[in-house]
Amino acid sequence: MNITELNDMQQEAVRHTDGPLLIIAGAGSGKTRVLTYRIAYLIEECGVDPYNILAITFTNKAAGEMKERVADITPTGDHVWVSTFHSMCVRILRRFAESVGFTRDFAIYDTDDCKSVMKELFKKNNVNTEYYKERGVLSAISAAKDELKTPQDLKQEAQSDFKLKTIADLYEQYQDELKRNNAMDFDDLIFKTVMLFKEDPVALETYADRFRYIMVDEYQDTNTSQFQLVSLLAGKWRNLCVVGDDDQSIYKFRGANIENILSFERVFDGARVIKLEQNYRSTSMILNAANSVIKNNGRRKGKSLWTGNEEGDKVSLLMYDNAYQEGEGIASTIAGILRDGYSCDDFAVLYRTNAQSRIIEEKLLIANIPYRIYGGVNFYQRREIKDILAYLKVLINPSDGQSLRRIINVPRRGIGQTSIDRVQTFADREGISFYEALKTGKDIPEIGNAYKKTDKFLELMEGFKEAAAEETIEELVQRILDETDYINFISSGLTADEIADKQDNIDELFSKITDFESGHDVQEDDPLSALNAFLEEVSLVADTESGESEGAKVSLMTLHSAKGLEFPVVFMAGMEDGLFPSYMAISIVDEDKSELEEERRLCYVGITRAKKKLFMTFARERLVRGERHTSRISRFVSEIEPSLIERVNNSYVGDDFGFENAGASAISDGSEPASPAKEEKPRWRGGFVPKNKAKFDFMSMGSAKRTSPAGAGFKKTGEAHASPDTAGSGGYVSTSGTGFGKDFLKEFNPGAGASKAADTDSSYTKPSTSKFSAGDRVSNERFGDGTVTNVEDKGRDNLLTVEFDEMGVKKMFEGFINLRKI
DNA sequence: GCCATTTCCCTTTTT
DNA sequence: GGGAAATGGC
Repeated sequence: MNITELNDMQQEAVRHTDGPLLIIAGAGSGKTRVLTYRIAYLIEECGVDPYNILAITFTNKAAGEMKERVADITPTGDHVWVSTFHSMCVRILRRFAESVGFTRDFAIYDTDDCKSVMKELFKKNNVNTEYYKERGVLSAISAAKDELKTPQDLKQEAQSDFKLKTIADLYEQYQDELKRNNAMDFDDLIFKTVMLFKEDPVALETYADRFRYIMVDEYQDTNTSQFQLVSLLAGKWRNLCVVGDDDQSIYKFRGANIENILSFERVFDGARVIKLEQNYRSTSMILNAANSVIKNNGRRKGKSLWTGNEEGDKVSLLMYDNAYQEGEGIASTIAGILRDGYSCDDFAVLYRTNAQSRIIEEKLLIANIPYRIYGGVNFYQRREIKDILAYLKVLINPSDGQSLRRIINVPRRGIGQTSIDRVQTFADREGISFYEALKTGKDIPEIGNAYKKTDKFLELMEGFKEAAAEETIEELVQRILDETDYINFISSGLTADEIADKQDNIDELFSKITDFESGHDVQEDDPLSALNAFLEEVSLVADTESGESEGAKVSLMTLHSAKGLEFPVVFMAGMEDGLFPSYMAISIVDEDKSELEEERRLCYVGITRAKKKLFMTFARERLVRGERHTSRISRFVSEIEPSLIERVNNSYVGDDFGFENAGASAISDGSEPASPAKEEKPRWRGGFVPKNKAKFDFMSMGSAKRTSPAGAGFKKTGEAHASPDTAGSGGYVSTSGTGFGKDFLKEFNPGAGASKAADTDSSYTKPSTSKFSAGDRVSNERFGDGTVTNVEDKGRDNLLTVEFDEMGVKKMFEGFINLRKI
């Protein structure tokens, strides 16, 4: 570890080891670096035992990365406890399970499980579903738990509020039911750990004493219960370092309390505050765009991010008539840049809602551009996966009635709803679990002849239980599949494609199991505890990366999941009012702007993911829940200072697109005559086969074969000025300001010397000359070594032609490619 | 108890 | 437009 690699502020943050510390870390300011160096510094320079250090993150991904990076810079780094809030709590709760009234094998219920528990409670209580929705009640309960409110607290609060009283009532029953199932939901994990620490001094002392140095990442996303948890843990030594960025707080909807970061200094007396304001990630153009958006928010801690990086390109705005064109435009723009020597890994397409991914996906597939989707439907929530896991869960925790009921008749065993209800009634009457009730078999008075079937099921499960004690997880799952003939069951009535899909998922589960087992010391652990650990990981990991992860791929994800990541080229798709900011946020027009401000922070997060180039795309029309929707451009786009953004393409030819900065009147793009839709020439000029045919091929050939190569006929960048033809929808123009929209820019940027800015030949040029010249030997990570054969001044950037030794001749923009002289 | 058809809800974001 | 849950006929 060499601390002098850090800038002054970063060093200060690393060196300030004792006492409370708040690090306000702007986007791309090297936050993770500071955290990892700080840990290494504690170990190496201060002689702190890694065992006494705790680092808490929000996502498993972040935890994994931090673990890795700490281990990289300091040998004993892997002894540091780096964990998410939730998995840390699980670990603590397993150890002290009895203290909170559970056994150490308690299950963790995901949202689906919770929903069905609630559904049963609705039935039992004859809840009027006109006024109450399961989801609504559950989120009310979740909010209560975030604020550490018990059912009793809620009841008191309710007073004569009938609705709240009902919710409090359901909350109480819900907790009872979970306890009967020996299960906790996500919020319980935090809540019960706090309760444990408050009520069991031994438990608290165990951890408070151990963790002399505590670090919390993404502090702006903590909720009240997490804040309490951290306060309790750090109470003894008071060496608490929290890192966050109030401008990147985007999880208010799930209880994040921005007060935690805003009032840190007040709560933790004598806290030091250090701001990291130098951004190492983005061009100044991108950073300024981000700043010009976020400054519209009211309550901020206040900081001014700056960068020493190059100015870079303007933010490009691509406008389309509909979401299909948008998808095509994104695909063709990516294809075009790929031809400049980029890797698919360099791109991310970010969107507000998961539903947007489908069309983009489809278009990328047609364009033969590999992609990977993050988020969406959780792998572990797919039916076949849940079924298999439910078997495993019951083996570990027979009280888990939710899982048990899921599989008792899957595959079909002739145990229907009636029998299940009868057993349940009996179990309730006797105060025993469903599984225990099953064991009573034919002695259950109301069971009738069904006991023959349930006995058989019980026998099957007991057999699995024995196997579980000695087999690996892999063997056990295989056994379950075989003995239940599950694959056959799940396959009936499906098409070959659907069956293949299920099989793929099951294979994927097997590979996850294998991964897990090879990562664990299975010899030492007995099979049951390995299984337990596996189930735990599975319930806490939302790892939703779909498909194989091999090879370079364009990343598709929601803006939320993009937090913490960075990409050279970023697309923000669907920049429309009503979609982003979401309809929810703008329909609440009262004085409470907090929803809108959260969306704006989300926009800020999105913009600051981009290192070199940012595209924003807009579709005038899109289908929302099957309905056609016309939108105006997102207000966030209008908030970007006009000199930082340019409109690049012109597939869109409507005359009112509500772009406020430009004036909402007709805007004709100077370089492209307005072309009505009925025009013969396809408006879509990305170089693909006509889209209907492409679509047809795609549909009929399945996913294995694909249509024509991406970007065929896509002209090189920067030439748009000379031949506007090439710059139809999606045309990527790297030399910003050229080619398009002198008129547009004039209107777009009234009175700001727009015409000059729009002209390549004006004084508005790149700041310095190229650091390369013909004949230079250079090296690039992807392409290896090569020789520069030509350097062209393209206005705002230099176009390099490089002859790589192995990869052939590539043209690339200097500002884009990571090239070093050798 | 099983299966096909209809209905519903969804879409803000996730540990 | 789509996927899961509820309904109703067998």
